[in-house]
Order: sequence, then C-alpha cells, then structure tokens
Amino acid sequence: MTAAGIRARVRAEMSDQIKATARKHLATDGANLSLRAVARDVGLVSSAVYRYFASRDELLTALIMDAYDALGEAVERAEAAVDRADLTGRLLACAHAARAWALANPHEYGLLYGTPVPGYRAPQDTIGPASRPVVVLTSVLVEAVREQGLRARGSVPDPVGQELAAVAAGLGAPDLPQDVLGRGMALWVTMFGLISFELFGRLKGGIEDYDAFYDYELSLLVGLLGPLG
Amino acid sequence: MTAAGIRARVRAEMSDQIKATARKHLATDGANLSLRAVARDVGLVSSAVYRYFASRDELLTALIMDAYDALGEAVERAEAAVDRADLTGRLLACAHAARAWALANPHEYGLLYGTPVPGYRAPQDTIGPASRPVVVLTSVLVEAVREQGLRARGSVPDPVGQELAAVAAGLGAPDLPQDVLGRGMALWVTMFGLISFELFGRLKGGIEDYDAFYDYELSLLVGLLGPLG
DNA sequence: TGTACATCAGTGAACGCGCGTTCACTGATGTAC
DNA sequence: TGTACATCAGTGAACGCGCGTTCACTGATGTAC
Repeated sequence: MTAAGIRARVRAEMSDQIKATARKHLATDGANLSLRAVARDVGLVSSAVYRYFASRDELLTALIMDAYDALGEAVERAEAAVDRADLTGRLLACAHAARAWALANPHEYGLLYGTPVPGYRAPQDTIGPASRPVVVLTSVLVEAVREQGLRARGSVPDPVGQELAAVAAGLGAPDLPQDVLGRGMALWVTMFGLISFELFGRLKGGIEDYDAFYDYELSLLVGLLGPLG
Repeated sequence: MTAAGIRARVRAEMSDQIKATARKHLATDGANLSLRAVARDVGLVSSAVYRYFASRDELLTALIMDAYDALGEAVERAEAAVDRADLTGRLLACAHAARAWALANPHEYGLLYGTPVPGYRAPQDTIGPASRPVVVLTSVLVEAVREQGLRARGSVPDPVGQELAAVAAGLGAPDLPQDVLGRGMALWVTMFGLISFELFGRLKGGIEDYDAFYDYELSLLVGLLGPLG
C-alpha cells in the first residue's frame, strides 16, 4: 500500500471513530449533539474535529447519511433472503427489518424520522439513501402485480392519482397501478407510524407485546393490498 | 371581584403570556427551549419567570398539557358538530381536526408526537389530556357497533387480543370487539403517521396536494373497518 | 544516503456567546388594627 | 382615617457551566533532490 493510501485509511478510521462516538452521543443529547463532547470522548481537542468535518452540521449530515444507508441495507438484505415467490413474506421481511433496525438504533431512527433538527437543513445528497427502503417495497409490489396478479381494487381520485403515477415513475415502476401504490403507501406510513409510536413511547400503558402488535397491524395493512401469494 | 381574585387573575394572565411566548419560541428552538430567551421576549428578567414556573421542565410540561388539551378539544368539537348518524363523517371529522390542529401548531405537534425531548420525563398528569382524541374515536367505534352493526371481520390472535381487550376496557368500552379496536388503531396510527410525514417533510418531492392525499389514505383505512353508515 | 522541504493531524488559547438557577434586594399593593 | 405590617412580582448580579469556531503553532511523517 502506498504511503498516501495508508494516510487515507488512517484518516478514514479517525473519521469513523468520530462518527461512532457521535452516534453514542445521540442517545443522551438527541439532535443537539455537542461537537466538543464528542471530541472529548474521542480523545481529541475540539478544534481537531475540524480536520474531519467542516462544521457540526456536516457531522450531523454524515450521521444521517450513514443511518439512511444502514437502514436501507438492512431492509434490502432482509428482503433478498426471502423466497422470491413469497411476496407477502418479502413485504413482511422489509417491515421487520425496518423495525429491528429502528429498535437497535433508536436515536438514529429519531434523527431520520423524528422531529426535524431545529436549524438543520438536509442537503440534497440525503435523498438517494433515504429512498432505498421505499424502492425495495415498490419493487416487491411491481413483482406482485406482474407475477401474481395483484390488481387495483379501486380507483384513485385525482389529483392523488396523478401524483401517485408520477411517484411510481420516479421509482422506476411506471406501470404500477396507482391504487396499488396508494395502498402500499398506507402500509409504508403505518409501518413508520407504529415504529415511532413504539419508540417514542406513545403506546405506553396499552400495548406491551410490541412484536405481536406490530405483526397484527401489519397483517391488516398487507390484507388491504389484496390477495397475495 | 376580591383583591385576591384580581391578583390571581393577573398572575394567570402573566403565566399565559409566558406560555404563549414560549410557544412561539418552539418554532425556532424546537424542544430545547430557552427560558432566558422567553423571559427577554416577555419583557421580564430571566429570574422572574421562576415566580411562575419552578423550572424549565415545568414550563415545558405546561406547554405539553396545553397542547394535548387543545388538540383534544379540537377533535371533540369537530366530532360533535357532525350528524350523529353519520359515523364515517364523525371519524373523518376527528381525522381532519387532528391534522388541521397539527398544521396550525406544527411545533406543538412535534412536542407531542415527535422525538421525545432529551432528558425530559413527562409527568403522570399528561396521560389524561393525551388520551382525549383516542377516547372520542373509540366512542364513535362503539356507536358504530351498537347502532349500525359494525362487526369484527376477523379474529385477533393472542396476546394482542387480550391487550386490546384491556385497552378497550380502560377506555370505557369493554364490549368493543378486539378486531374493531385493532382496525381502529390502524386508522389512528396511520393518521399520525401521515401527519408526521407531512409536517416533518418526509413526503417532499412526491406528494404536493396533502389534503387530497390525506383524504385518500384515510378512506382506505376507514374502508378497512368495514361497511359503515 | 543525507538533507531541505512540504504536508497535515493535532494543540491550546482565545473569541464571544448563551444557558438554568440562586439569592438578597426593592417597591408597590393590599390588610389589620 | 392613618399607620405598621405582610405579601409577593419583579430586579440585577452572580454562580458555574458549555458551546461552535478561528487561528497561529508544533512536530511527526513522508517526498524530492
């Protein structure tokens, strides 16, 4: 390995360590992450962090991108492991993977799907990684339509129908019926609603067995899609 | 009015003004609300605020309680204004009122349903006001069962079934079929999921006409309940 | 092989700032005799 | 009616703290001749 290569790797490792420490700090500070506290924990003087991230916001952005990627990858891997013909299983695998990742990384989840950080504006770069899970779900729906005869069960009134058609096209699935996408989005929204309610403690006192509750509610929303192989 | 009464009223007005100003500050600071900034804005020295709220957390708690109450009242009034026989209309009125309140008070909504404030623990007193909207929804479901023959459309596997039965009992509706409550919760979760996605900008770039999208998705979830008058 | 130079991660002090909370106080207003 | 007293909202200074960011610097390591 060239000297430059070694330097680059050491640099990347330090950068990773800063991010890892920052992730830990999300747990206590939430989104008002303290650069100085992170630096202290890493064993650096606060100004040294600026060798790696130009500002606190840039560090936050890096954390967000990593989180989107981690969630996206978790969903993709889980979905890929299921028998291709088991469409319901593939949808459920996505849903389980998303929840499992959120439970394992609650504060990163909060960063992605909780209240926006005050004063922070997400740069454009986050759009790609952010859409990975939804791309997977969409592809499953497309296959269900093509291979297993999943059909629209109603019509979608405009302007929603037009917008859904545009979204489908943007996701590379221009032939997906609007109604199927609309029902898929209900599933999508409910998934994140359930995860947020669980993580943010909004069901405390009512539901104890979140695993079972999640599965039950998901089954209702998968049922809403229509008969699936 | 007695002198004591006047003093009490003046005190309440000052307290209200502090809360109103604090609500404005939620917009810029999010949940890391600055007591000093609020005091400055009210025209008080920071220590004077302690005559009204024992700490920053107590002020936050007051804001949260007020917000729950405001949301609860908005939902209750909207529901009460609909023809009693129009069960679907009553459900939709609740949903519309919740969204309208959230759009009008996005930062208070974030306080209630967004990422929990780091380090803040909600006291027990918030439970009552927090459940007002869900109580209304439940009562509509109960009436739909009693008066319009809304029925369970499937069975709810334990332990979810048992937990839902306990929740129904806790809401004063011990006879509500578990499956109906389970589907109602799907509606409930989706409502808040949709509102959060809209407010937190998670649908940016896809959906423009949120009014129409919200109605469309709601119609899917109301449909999931079963035939309704 | 040895020397002068460039690179660049990390240092430490400083900038100007804001924060929550405490505390002894002032001064207006109402109360009791 | 007039006076002494109690109440209590609001003041202003201080406590000890943490923050993001800048800047001139040190010193180790690699590079070029």
